[in-house]
Amino acid sequence: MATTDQTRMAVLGGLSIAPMTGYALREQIRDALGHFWAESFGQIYPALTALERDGLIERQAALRAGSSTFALTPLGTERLRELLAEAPQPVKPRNGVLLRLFFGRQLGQEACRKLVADTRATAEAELAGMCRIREELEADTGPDAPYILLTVLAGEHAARASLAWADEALGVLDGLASAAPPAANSAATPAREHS
Amino acid sequence: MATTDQTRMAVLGGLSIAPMTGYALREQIRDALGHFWAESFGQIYPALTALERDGLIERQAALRAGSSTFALTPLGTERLRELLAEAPQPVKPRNGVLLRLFFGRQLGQEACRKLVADTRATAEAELAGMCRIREELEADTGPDAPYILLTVLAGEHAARASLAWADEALGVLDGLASAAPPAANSAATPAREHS
DNA sequence: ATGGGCATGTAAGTAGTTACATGATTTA
DNA sequence: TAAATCATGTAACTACTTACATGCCCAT
Repeated sequence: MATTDQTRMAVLGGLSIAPMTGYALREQIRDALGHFWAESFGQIYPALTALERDGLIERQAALRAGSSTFALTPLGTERLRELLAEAPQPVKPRNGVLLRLFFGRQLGQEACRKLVADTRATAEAELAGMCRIREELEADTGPDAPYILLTVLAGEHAARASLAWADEALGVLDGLASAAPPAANSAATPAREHS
Repeated sequence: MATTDQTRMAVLGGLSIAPMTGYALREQIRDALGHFWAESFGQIYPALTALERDGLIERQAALRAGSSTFALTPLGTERLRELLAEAPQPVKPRNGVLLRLFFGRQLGQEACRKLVADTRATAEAELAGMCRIREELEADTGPDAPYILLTVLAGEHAARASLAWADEALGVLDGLASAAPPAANSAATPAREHS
């Protein structure tokens, strides 16, 4: 199997909003799902090929030579609902900022402050983006709009949490006696556990 | 290169807290970094082998036959600091719950409620866990404790945001006229954009 | 003496990214 | 007519997971 069920779900789902080309689908996934989902370019086309082969999607009239618009077949809609009903697979988290802060003693206080400040700035931009999308969405009376709203609200809450955390974290860092990182040979001295 | 810089950073970092065996390292990564970082079993041992070969870590006295405790060398501490100072690589998000809610019209209102309720329950457990770890950490006067606290605070803020979002989301779902998911052949009818 | 937890490793397979290659259509 | 954008696809590579294989040591 060249593509995974997860990718197929995203592709079928995208086409359930509206029929479109692979190129447009990629943009929709980037723009509309981008804050909680990613599909790389090299996965979308193989997925389309496989889904068409299985009769879950079909090509509609070509808008121009060499391109085609894909739409769900009834079988594809059925399969999408099956996939959506499956339990979400837990994702492996990999937060590079928190990893660096965890070992912040080695990184040094100032670099930690910078990491937190950068995270705060990113969250501020993210929050602004979410609020803008939400306004657009509130004018949208389509059947998908309330569900899409749920994902935007999640983005807003996450961004606000990130801001609040960053402010608290900067406070903690301010409270530390400013000390240089330990000398290399003292790195492993205090053999302590933190359960 | 069998292992990545990210894995090496986590392994070197773990050994900067205290020297330990590969097995213990794996448990530390799961228990202490688990809420924001994951390393699979099959990556830790190859990483240890490579790091030892490069002189960044060394085996200390064996606690028992067939096992050995690894500790950072000065070179390893230096390398860890270099790695920590590199910019965190942005991670590709894959939130299966939000993906399903985005296509919630196909999934159906009730199944969406259940997804949100499950997320809420998970967040509640997560929050309780973070608070417990924080209490332990507040009794810890070691040099790593304040930095570790930052990551725990992040977990707390994220969990609280998840709770607040879930409550708001349940309210939105309650506000929807209860309707069955659309028939399969109407799936693509309203060709609407929501950019 | 045996079952469970500690400990180390490998091999096969899956998943995902990146870079490349190609060409059509539109706009300036 | 050149540049930008739309559009489709593949091949090579990197990263990661899972399952398996092995054996030590301690408690019952």
